[in-house]
Amino acid sequence: MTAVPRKRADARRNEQTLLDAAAAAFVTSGVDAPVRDIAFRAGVGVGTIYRHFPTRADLIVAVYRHQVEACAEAGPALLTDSATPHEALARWIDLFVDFLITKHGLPEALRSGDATFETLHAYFLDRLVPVCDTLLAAATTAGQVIPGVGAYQLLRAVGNLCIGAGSDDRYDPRRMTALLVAGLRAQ
Amino acid sequence: MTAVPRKRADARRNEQTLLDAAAAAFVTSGVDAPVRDIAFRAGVGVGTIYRHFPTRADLIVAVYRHQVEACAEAGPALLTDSATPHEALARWIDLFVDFLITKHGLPEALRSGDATFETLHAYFLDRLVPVCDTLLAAATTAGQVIPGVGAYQLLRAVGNLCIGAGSDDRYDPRRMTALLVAGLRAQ
DNA sequence: TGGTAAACGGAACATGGTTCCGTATGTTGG
DNA sequence: CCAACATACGGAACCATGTTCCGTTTACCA
Repeated sequence: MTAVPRKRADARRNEQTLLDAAAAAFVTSGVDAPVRDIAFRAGVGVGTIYRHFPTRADLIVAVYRHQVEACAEAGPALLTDSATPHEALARWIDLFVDFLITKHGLPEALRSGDATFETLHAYFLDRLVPVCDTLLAAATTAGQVIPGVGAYQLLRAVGNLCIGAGSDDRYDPRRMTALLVAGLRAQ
Repeated sequence: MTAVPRKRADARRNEQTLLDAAAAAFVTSGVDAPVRDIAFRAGVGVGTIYRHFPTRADLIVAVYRHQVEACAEAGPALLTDSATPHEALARWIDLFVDFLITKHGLPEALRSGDATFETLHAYFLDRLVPVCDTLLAAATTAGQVIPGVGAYQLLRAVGNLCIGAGSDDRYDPRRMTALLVAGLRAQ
């Protein structure tokens, strides 16, 4: 038995305060919000942030974990609820897009080669690639989607298409991802 | 007649040296290469860079101007050389993608909301949107492409799909843009 | 209640963009 | 050829941000 020493009360309190502060900062300044801003909002020193969340990726993952889980869990449900596997795929991707475009700077962070965001990248992949793969495989088996496009590549393309969403009303990421999914269709 | 005072010889020389140094730095470190690196390569002080190219965008535009012009001029030629307008569009977009994926960080810069890159963004749009629009219009008129997708939006989507190219061999921007263009096709 | 380890705060450091001004140099009229 | 002037140069200094480190504070437990 490894005795699990419970964290101190102030530490637990600060962790929650930081999550709230970060979530608020992310909304107004995007996921690149300056560390000092987040610390100030939470009323703590910057050292406290780094103690709880060693990298920015850890903080981002913690803030959005619930929403990513929800998106992942929606996959199988859509597969049974939709008329066709291709429709299920399209609807699931819409869900993913809706999540991404409301998080300023998140798609950029997911794509940046920056080692800081490695954890973030890995978490999204671990959680979403298998789901996407299931949907994609179902659609391919049903002969509705051309073979040879992996779940990873598709997700990455969708993520890319969501970059800069909201900063320009002439660009509609939903429309463009829909076009991409249409291109997947076996004619 | 506004007398045009010719620039000093050293200034002209430095401008060319800087262009060469920047081009080299962009190849190895991407278009975000530190200003000090570029200055060092060129053997000048950082002040000299800012005097010749007030923003990074000016430098990037100057370095890639020829290639962008070439891409723009290829549009009309492709339209007459190709079997169908849709094929011309597809080939032109391939050309654009080939240009982008060899310029590390350029697609990212084009999309960043950063005001520093405003000039860059504007230059690409000025030069390429009209060309793309011509191709798109021809394909639409021929009934080969669904209406309602503007040249700006298409170019932006293609640019986005090229972000991070080369950093990950599981992701193929050419393939993804081809899928997007396939999705444009009127069935 | 006192001792200890956990946690905290924020100063200090590293990096990279940007500005500014004293100095050096090309250019031109005499 | 020279002097005087405007142009251009160099790089120190400044600012913004991420990151580290350590002296101080505080929660917990005996």
